[in-house]
Amino acid sequence: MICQIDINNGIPIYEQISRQVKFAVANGSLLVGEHVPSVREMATSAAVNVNTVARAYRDLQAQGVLVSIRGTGLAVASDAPEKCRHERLDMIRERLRYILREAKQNGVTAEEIHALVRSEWDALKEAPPP
Amino acid sequence: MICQIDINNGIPIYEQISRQVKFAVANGSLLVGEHVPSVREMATSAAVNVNTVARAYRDLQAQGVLVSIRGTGLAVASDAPEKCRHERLDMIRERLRYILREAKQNGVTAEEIHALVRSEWDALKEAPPP
DNA sequence: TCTACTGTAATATCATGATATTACAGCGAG
DNA sequence: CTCGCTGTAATATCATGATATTACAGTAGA
Repeated sequence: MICQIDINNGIPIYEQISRQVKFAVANGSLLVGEHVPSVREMATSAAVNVNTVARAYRDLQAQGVLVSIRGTGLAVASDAPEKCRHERLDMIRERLRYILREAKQNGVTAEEIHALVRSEWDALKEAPPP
Repeated sequence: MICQIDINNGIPIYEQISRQVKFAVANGSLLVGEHVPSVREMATSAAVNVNTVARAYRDLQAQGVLVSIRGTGLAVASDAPEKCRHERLDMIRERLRYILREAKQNGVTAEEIHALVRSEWDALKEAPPP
């Protein structure tokens, strides 16, 4: 479980971590009961401060994705995969909405958008199989 | 020329203003030589501070979109429409790339993305004709 | 029991974006 | 010339995100 952090995209780091943990739970990279990396380990591997990771984990606990096992760490909650799978498309949809609104308000046509999505999608490297 | 500001989307306000001015130039809402609203007028209509608008206008001058006419205001530069039209799709493309990358890295299929784009696009209210 | 790890918390510090306020020089219309 | 507008700048203040550092309670394993 390694987080890819982009410090230039305006999204708070703790939110990027939170999202990526949710995605990992959704697609099975993190299984129920499995321990998430410790705050210190995650902070080191992501080149980020411990407090920032702790903030992300605190949010994930509040949302019921992680449960605390005192003295041991944080584990994936039993109902987390369902939650995260359900939330997955919604998280993407929300981001998408902003861009599409801006585009449409400024005269971009449906054809242009679909062409744009297709070309950008195809330009992305294939996701490595789990 | 009225700017719609969203203080919750993480994008700096001065950048939102800058983008919307560029879009207005690109689609002909602002013509060459036409004066952009004064910093105070724009600040009032957008419920934003004068300095924030000034920051946006300063950036737009640096990029050659606006030219200063001392004591009168700022006007659209003669070569701005070409610049802005050329930049228009690029600005959208850049935002799009982030989302598509996140989606693809997490197992979202091309079909799901295209369906998502189509449904979200169709759900948006049609842009009013210029 | 001792050690090494866990999460958690408090503290101070910094950068950025945004705000409110004040001030000033240039220009146009009266 | 004067008044009212323009952009521009400096100042102080605030919130947020992030950092570095230190500290503490709880647990597992030797």
